Amino acid sequence: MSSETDDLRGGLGRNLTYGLLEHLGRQIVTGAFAETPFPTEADLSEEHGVSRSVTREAVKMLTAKGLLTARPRQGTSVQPVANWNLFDADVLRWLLERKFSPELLRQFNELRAAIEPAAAALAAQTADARGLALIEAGFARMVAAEAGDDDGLNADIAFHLAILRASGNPFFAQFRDVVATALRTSIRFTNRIVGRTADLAAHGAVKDAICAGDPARAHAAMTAIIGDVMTVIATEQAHHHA
Amino acid sequence: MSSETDDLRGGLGRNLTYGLLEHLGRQIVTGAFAETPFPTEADLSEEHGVSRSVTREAVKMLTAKGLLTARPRQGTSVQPVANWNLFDADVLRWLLERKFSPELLRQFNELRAAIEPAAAALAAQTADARGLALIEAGFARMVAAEAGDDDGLNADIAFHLAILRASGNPFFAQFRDVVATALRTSIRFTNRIVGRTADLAAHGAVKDAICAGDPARAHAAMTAIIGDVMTVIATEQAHHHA
DNA sequence: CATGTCTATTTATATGATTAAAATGAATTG
DNA sequence: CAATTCATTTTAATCATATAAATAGACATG
Repeated sequence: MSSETDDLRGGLGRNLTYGLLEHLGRQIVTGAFAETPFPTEADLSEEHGVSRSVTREAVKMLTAKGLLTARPRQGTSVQPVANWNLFDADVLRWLLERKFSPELLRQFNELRAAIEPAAAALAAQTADARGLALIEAGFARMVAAEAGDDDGLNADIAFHLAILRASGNPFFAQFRDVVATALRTSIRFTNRIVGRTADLAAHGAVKDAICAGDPARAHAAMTAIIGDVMTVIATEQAHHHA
Repeated sequence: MSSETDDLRGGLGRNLTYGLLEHLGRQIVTGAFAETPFPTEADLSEEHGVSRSVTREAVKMLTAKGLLTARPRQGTSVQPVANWNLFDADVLRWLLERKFSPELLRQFNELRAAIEPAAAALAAQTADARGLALIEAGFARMVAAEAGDDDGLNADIAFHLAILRASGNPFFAQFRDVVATALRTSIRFTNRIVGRTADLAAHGAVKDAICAGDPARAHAAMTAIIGDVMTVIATEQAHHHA
């Protein structure tokens, strides 16, 4: 086993294929092949010290995620960014790890501003007992976190994901990765949990509106939360520029 | 070349791997493996008359799309629906081809109701000359379609996609597949272009608001369009039940 | 000038062998 | 009896090599 393959095993991948997937995925989103053409599968295999099977299977996965395309004789090449599946958890993670970007964080939250209030309104209309229970459990964790008995970030994430799920719409539920990522990144950027006690009250308002079956109030309350986040991001970004 | 492989070539796939991808993708979303376990790669290869390479690469692509997971000794198995990447164009298409579902159409449009007004508002704030030109071109096509000089469905799709792109947010732009699919499906369901002349006026209102740089009006106008679609779907669905 | 043919390159496919991971259940041990 | 260890066995993971298919580009041909 060569040292190159050890690198691949060391990555997030449980095995060589997933290791190579991670490595290539990161390289692609960092623009490593913007100028130079993407290597042939023979070159890739040799460079990373793995068999052609491993290379081909990693390339196929990247193709499935929209990052690559392969044709005989023409070779393999990177697809335009518009074709990348940004809602794929791996792609999202690679984009984020590549470099920290306030721009990307803003775009995340523009999406949240569109999705989460709508999800909250739907939840208020249609959530079942189990859905409501999860929302309340998430909020309870946030209260506990305030007292230092739980991790604030993960409590916050659990709360928002519970609402997405309670919307009863699988398309909304898909945004869990984006939302979780956005929240984690917000923390890294602002280096603190946005808002704190004011934030806790705002979350409580969302919870109450959903439990009361009031879609309009749930929508408004969630809009307020994300509006606060946007404000913090904007001011923080201004500080950076100053 | 056996007859099984001919089937795979005949599908949407340009080659055996993509043919098998299509075949398995459709089988999975139709619940063909809900009771019976997913076959081992040896069985799959034999059953479809292809080599293990082809099988493994197709399985890897399905894994990348969230439909499958594979582990030694345990075998390959179908993932819970919550893990499927619904925003993948292939997965979306398979879900739709499986059987027509008014329920899915409604969920599509709930998502549209959250996304598109927000995208229109962003476009009104930030669209550049090229973005505006594409929106106007899309609207011009709809006008031409009214006179019978263009295809109404594709003109409608072009208009909505232009707005998503003009939002300047790559996450919003990702929804082109969902929106295009929702529009195509709406047509198939209602068997006509929703609204016609009234619809054309509504689209014109969105275009004007964006060109005027008025986010609130753009948001409201787009909300109205999708509200109309939802109404048509609901009444049509009621007819079916009657 | 257009059109067909040949050639080289690259992915696509096939096959067989070996290795590694993980669950099962038997054997062992306290 | 309960827990733990360990060999067995099943399956995917990996490697290596050979052949097929596709196509861009050069070249020839009418």
